[in-house]
Amino acid sequence: MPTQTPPLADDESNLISHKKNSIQRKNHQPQVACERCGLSCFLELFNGLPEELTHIFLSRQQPVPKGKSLFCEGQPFHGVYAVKKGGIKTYAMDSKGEERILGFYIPGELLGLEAITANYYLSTAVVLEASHVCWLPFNQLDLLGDYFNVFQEHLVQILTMQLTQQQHQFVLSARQSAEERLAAFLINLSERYAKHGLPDQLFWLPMLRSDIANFLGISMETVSRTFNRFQEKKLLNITGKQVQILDRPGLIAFA
Amino acid sequence: MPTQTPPLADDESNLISHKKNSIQRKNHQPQVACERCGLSCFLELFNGLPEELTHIFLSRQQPVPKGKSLFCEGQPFHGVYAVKKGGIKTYAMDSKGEERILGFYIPGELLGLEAITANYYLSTAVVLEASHVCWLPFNQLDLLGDYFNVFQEHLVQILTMQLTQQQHQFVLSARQSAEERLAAFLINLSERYAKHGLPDQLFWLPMLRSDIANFLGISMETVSRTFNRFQEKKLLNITGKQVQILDRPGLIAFA
DNA sequence: ACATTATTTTGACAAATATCAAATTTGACA
DNA sequence: TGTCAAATTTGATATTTGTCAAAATAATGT
Repeated sequence: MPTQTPPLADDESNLISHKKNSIQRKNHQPQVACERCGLSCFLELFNGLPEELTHIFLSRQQPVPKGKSLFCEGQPFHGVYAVKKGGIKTYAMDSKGEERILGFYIPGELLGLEAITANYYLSTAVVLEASHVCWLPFNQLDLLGDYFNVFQEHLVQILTMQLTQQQHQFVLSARQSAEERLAAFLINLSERYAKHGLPDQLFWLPMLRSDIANFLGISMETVSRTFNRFQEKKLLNITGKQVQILDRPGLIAFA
Repeated sequence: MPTQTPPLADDESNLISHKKNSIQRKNHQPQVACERCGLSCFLELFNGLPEELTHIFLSRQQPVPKGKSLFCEGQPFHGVYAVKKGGIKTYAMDSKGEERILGFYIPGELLGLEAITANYYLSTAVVLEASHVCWLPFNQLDLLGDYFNVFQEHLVQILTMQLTQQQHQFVLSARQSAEERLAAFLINLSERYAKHGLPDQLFWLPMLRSDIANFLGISMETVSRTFNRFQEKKLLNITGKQVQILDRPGLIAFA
């Protein structure tokens, strides 16, 4: 039976620090964890599968402190994660040994799927702020039995959707000007919040300015200045990590 | 039984111009089309499947003239393509109605996979120079019968690999300087040629300078100037679309 | 082979952005 | 709460890159 607590890779060393499997709670709440928190996440993967199977795989959400890594580049694949609360970034090392941010994951999103075939992780996932995640062990999928094929079909769906989203993402960030990139970045984030039923006009940036800069390929200072310019133009309000979009169409026009 | 000739979407209108199914050749050559041309392409998808099934799906490669589109954004999904010879670009329209290049496909590569779930194409695929392609009809996959699951498993593999490659791509092209982007672009192309057993030190750029510029988010003039600078530094030779990499480590150091 | 067109290169200049340094704000922790 | 470190903003300047225009080259069709 799969562990109910997600394994975490320490950001310091490369050790896998399995938390001890605390309590085997037999008294499940009537809802699966995913319904409980109101975010779909893994639900699409288990759609149409009997509930007892779902229960085996869906771990209750686990708190993860800021700075922890869920997995590290090169580490053997141990499963896929869903973000319930907070934010995660993934990065890989470039040829110069510099951290290169690949993506940000907000509540409702899945990460680690690329590792399914390679069987090891191709990026490192770091928790940006105190977060909650769910973990789906992929080494026990044989427990699904005849339902494996249904599961696989869902998997294909999710993978193609991610492919599409990444392409979209790519269009957004290979643009010329810093203004365009940042506007596109914010609109993209906002739409992703909306997708999971979270507020999309007033939301939170879980990452640092330098993370945004790294991700978009511009300097941190330009991020700061451009945010300011957007504020002066009454397109949005930014106080720290809190973003409020005031003129969505105006912002989209920039992107 | 699936058509053996790939459908082409005209770049002018949005009509699907099905070429008439020429001759039903019963006398198959002993090899499947894919083995014949020496490029894996679809083979991985049909690995482990009985050969007669493979034959139903694998069309002989078809010549496609420059400028033709294989599919258009929004058009219903009719299958996946493999490039045998030449080059393809895919693009989508951005919010300003401008063409935004999403990717280039060289011999041995598959395109159109993102459309599987959406059931319509999310980009337009245009042939950059006289090319040969194979077409895999996806609407007849029920002919696979019990083998469908094996097929699906391969599909998951290919999708995760593409996800990974795209992420990699992303790291390469969201970089700051034009030099870095172009060096990374060339190294990436070179590696992809190598992957399919094609020469990787002396290769061909099937796309225009303006396509490269669009893709990388820099200006055409900068592409030209940067290529020149690379030549002056003896990193490579470029004459027209012919690229010869002279100092691979040096180029990688830039990327 | 020629004329015509499309593509690429080159040059000059303006605009955008990176870089460096310092000041300010925010966040974390005792 | 106060203190320290981290993160962000701001300013000044140098560099890079985009833009426009023109020249050179390559490609295309007759």
